[in-house]
Amino acid sequence: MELVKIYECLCDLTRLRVLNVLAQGPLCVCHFQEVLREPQVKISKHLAYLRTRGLVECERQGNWMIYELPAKLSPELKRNLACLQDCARETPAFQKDLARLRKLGPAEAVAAIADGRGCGCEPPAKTSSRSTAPARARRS
Amino acid sequence: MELVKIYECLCDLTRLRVLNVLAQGPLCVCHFQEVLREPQVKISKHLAYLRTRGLVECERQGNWMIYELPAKLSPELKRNLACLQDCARETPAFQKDLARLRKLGPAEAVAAIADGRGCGCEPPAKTSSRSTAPARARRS
DNA sequence: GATCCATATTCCCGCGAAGGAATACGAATT
DNA sequence: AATTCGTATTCCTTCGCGGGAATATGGATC
Repeated sequence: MELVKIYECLCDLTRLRVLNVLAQGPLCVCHFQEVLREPQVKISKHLAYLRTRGLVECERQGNWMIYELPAKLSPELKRNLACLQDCARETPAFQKDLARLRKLGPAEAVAAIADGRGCGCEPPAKTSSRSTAPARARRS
Repeated sequence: MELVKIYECLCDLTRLRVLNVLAQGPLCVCHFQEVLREPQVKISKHLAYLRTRGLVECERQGNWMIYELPAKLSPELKRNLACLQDCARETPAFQKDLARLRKLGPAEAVAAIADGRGCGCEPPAKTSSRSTAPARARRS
């Protein structure tokens, strides 16, 4: 039963937060860590959970893994994700995540994924000399 | 987190079917058994699960327990139940339940809960001499 | 008060999921 | 080749859930 699988994916807070954030556009794991303020293992495992069930897709970008919602969603899934966002709009916790997401960089600086630009992933003070990096993406 | 609790309630097929059926109106356990074709323990336990989480309410009616959706639903819950029904409308399994529900008695014969009338709960051939009985109710 | 019925609860089992620590992996840099 | 960095996976433990069998409960009937 397709529907139950969807709800199984939705019945964990971390995954709800992940999906809520992802609805704004693709994101890499390190950004998830910053936005959700959760340890890497946790994020990574929940993303894997969602991936194996087809709720998210990912693409490698050098060292970074960029996660995003699938381009094509089943009607049920689309409906439920919309419903989730409706609810999240009125829930402070989810809004805080979105606020932190926005702080990662102004919407304009939100670079494309395909072409690597500044990421902001690296810890506070550290002159990173690396060239390629992931980024937040434009709204889907 | 309110939302997660809701999804936890929705991530089991039996409970989804229960809620889908309940959206049509109050129902007693024995009718659930007929409609869902599931054993009594299963039905009863899932109803208890939903009850402790506030997704359903129940009221005793002689020997029968009448379950129904709460009159007042939180916005999140209302939205999600609506979403569930949208999805269920396109899912054969759920429609079959509704078909069996309708077969329990024509919509007109669907008696009020408060005043006991014919139930149809009792097994095939058995002249029940009991007077009070539960019934399906009008749409909420 | 004994019995019958509809329903609830208890006891059992097996399973899968969540979380964390440690470790593995793959790409890029040096 | 070795290191670094971002991320994934493994191993472990704990916990709650789903299912079924058996039993309990509570109201109604006799």
